[in-house]
Amino acid sequence: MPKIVDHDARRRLIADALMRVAAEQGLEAVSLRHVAAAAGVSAGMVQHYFHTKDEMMAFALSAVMDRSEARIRAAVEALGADPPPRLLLRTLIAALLPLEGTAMADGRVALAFLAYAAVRPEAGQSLRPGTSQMVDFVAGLLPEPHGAESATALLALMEGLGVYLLGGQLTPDQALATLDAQLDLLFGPPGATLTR
Amino acid sequence: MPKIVDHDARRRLIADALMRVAAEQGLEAVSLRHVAAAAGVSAGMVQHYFHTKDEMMAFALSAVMDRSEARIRAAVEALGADPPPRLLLRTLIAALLPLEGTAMADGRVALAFLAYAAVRPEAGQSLRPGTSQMVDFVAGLLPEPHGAESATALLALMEGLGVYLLGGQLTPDQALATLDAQLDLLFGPPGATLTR
DNA sequence: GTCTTTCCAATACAACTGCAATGCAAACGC
DNA sequence: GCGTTTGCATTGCAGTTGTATTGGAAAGAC
Repeated sequence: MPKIVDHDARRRLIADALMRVAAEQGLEAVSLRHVAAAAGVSAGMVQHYFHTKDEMMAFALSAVMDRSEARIRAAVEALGADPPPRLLLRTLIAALLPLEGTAMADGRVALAFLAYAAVRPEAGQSLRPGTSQMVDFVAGLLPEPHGAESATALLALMEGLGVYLLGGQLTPDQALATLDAQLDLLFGPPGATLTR
Repeated sequence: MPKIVDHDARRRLIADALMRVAAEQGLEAVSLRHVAAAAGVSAGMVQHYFHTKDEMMAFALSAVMDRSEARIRAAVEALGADPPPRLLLRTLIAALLPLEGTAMADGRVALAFLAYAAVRPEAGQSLRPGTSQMVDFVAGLLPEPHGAESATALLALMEGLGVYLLGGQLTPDQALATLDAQLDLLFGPPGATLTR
């Protein structure tokens, strides 16, 4: 067994390049050679690590999900232990919104994959467990009278804000104001609690 | 001036075919020849009516917007004059959600174009006025205490529900329940008014 | 040393892409 | 009639696509 290389590191390197290409020019521009060029490697090497393009796409999709999971974890951990629910929710959602540079790039890639998965059911299947898990988590943070529908609504709101941010229909400020308004709706009027 | 044909009808015919291809296989599968085949015409004819692919895409994008506008109009007109605001909002949003067959197909196309426009600013520009106009309209329908943020939130919620519906994360029933929960939040608890 | 397995670069190939060019038929103005 | 303009089908072309194949260099196993 010669020439040991970190197999998974190579694949992540390639997936990163793919995401860069997709963020800048869309998934349609993702080809073996483009990705290879963006990664600074030969096309043959890409082929060595991904026997087929579908395989590469599937790996990149899972890499996208890993990234957003990491984004969540980082935001939550920065809050310390036992943060107030409303602040936790706001931080968590804000961390997932495409508000600035790198978050926007990730958001563009995620949006591209959403459209990609919408016409490829087998690819979309891997996305489902993540959101249902999120719904449960969010539902646990909402104050009493609210059920699972409010949690779903909050996440759908997040998704929609993301779309509008990427489309340029909303500025980051507007998106955050909208998010805060929704949180007001869920947690009660602004001055009514100390969680603001 | 010989052989008069309805120029615009041809272009709509082609755009319809494009949307069918995009709904089934995504925008990446949209090529001159595929679209021509789906429309049952020759590739040369497509070229005759659209000098370039970008031109064809731009026309199809505007056709998508026309469709959703027509969808809104049909839903609103079916309600008759002076419907209660809450019912009007619910009807309007439900009409735009990809809940069943043809609405889902249109939704997939719309999602594809959203991702398309996210990496092509000049294409996305045409989408902006529509939503800002919608925000104003929705804001006018909401009861007193609510401002533009709530209108934006409602539309973002709609967008997010659409994404989740297309991704299979939500069933139509769940999406509608979520929408109703949000309307409860905005219009007051279920039994408090007669608008339910 | 040699062997053998892994890594990767290069090339080849058929299929497809958008687009330009060509040619012809239909139909209206005259 | 005739000419001219429009509608469209066909073909050609250069470039790109995904994938298969080939070949060789590097490095552990022996």
